Amino acid sequence: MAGVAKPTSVATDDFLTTVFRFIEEGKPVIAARLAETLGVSPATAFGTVRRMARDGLIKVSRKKEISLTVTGNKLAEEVIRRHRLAERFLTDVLNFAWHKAYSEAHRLEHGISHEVADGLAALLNNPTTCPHGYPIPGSDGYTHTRHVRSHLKPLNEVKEGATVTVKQVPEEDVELLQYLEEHNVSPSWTMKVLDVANFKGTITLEIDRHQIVISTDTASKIVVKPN
Amino acid sequence: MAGVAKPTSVATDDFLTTVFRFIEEGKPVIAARLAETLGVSPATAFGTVRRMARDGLIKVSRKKEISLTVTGNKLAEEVIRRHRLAERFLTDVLNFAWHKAYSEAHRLEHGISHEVADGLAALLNNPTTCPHGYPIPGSDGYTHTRHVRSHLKPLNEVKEGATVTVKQVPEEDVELLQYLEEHNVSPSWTMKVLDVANFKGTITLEIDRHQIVISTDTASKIVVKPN
DNA sequence: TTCATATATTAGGCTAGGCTAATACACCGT
DNA sequence: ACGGTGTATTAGCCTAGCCTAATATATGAA
Repeated sequence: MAGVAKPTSVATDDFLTTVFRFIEEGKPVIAARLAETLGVSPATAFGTVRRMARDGLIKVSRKKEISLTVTGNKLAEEVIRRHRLAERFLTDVLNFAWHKAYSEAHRLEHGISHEVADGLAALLNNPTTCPHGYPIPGSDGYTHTRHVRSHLKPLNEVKEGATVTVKQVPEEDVELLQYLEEHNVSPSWTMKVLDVANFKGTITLEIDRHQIVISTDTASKIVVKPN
Repeated sequence: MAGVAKPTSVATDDFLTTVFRFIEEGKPVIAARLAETLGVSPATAFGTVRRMARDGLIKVSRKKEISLTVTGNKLAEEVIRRHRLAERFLTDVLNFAWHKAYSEAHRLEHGISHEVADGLAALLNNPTTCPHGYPIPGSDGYTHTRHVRSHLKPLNEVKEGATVTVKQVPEEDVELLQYLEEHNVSPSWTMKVLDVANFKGTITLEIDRHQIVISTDTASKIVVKPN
């Protein structure tokens, strides 16, 4: 009935995962944003979006907002799953640093079959999140609907003096990732918000007996759970 | 001087490795053969060969014989190395059967960076051959020149009654691979040539206390070392 | 309302890789 | 010398992706 799914190209995979991550973060999805994120021209993004809509992977509303179809969502979850398992493998087994794991996993994700992904998951003891704290589709407790951030909030919304546990750190920005990793701002670590200086846009944290200062903007991309 | 190497495409990688393997097996390399092996039309193979020659990866002699340039050979070895390390990983770590490992490794090989390959090699304890016995470029003892088959010979050239050790089995043919694996005809196993019936083109072997019969044609693709 | 800015869309171009169908060769054996 | 058979090569066509440069279209702010 549905016919055999045409294998997705690298470009399509990239668009699918980008849309998926935007949704995951609650960001509006429009073609211009995808173009920026993926580093292609608006015209290219437009063309790819049109093709993907034609192939039933995404839908574009009259307001030009892009969403995944059921098929597209399934495919996106597959690719994200492969990516996050690859990241875990790279960090946990091959001892890669975070910032390298991200880009290497990006290259790897297109060549990992469902079977290999299952093999990796078993090898890694069925992890439920990637090294940065994002949930792995298909793993235990993963739900089709967006991950529920109950009890979770961005670090910039935490009150001074609070102690929180890091849950998710932003991926993609290599330098930031390197910085966060070096200072142990990683999932499951606990830190205390020492000072919130909104007037100058900084937040001071204590983690692992050290103090670090980050911008509130950066803080907004770090998800934590108040203790 | 040389400029930055343009990253190779999947199609180019496939042509490079196919040429490499043909040379490895001493087979003449012409475009028609590549087209067959890669499952593309002669016209497509011609076009790709022309492009690769233009880009300095291969050379085509007046007699239309294709060879790798130094650059092409280096790239081919890189891809083959990634493929064979991936195969080892799949069989040794994820417990994949041979025949699956080959095709999965083929998908994986394009997304593995030099760094990840090094990581895999370390994880696997620097293996020198893939599961089918072929040498891994860049591993210990690997030489740029084709592997020396001193003492090695195809199974069909072995005399009746001889005892030999399996060194290499053919890749690519899924069914054959599955058969060989099931019967332990794999590198480092020892077997005895019980009967050579050239008139009907079969060879009878004893391995692991069992007898199996294969054609001399198949035997010609199995490399062994007389004990 | 009207301008400015953001987005979308069109037009026109290019390369890699695929395909089919028609030729053009070349070499082999009779 | 002649005809095959296998190869190479050309011509012509197609899609995915990518780009730049116009050109719409909104949409919010003044």
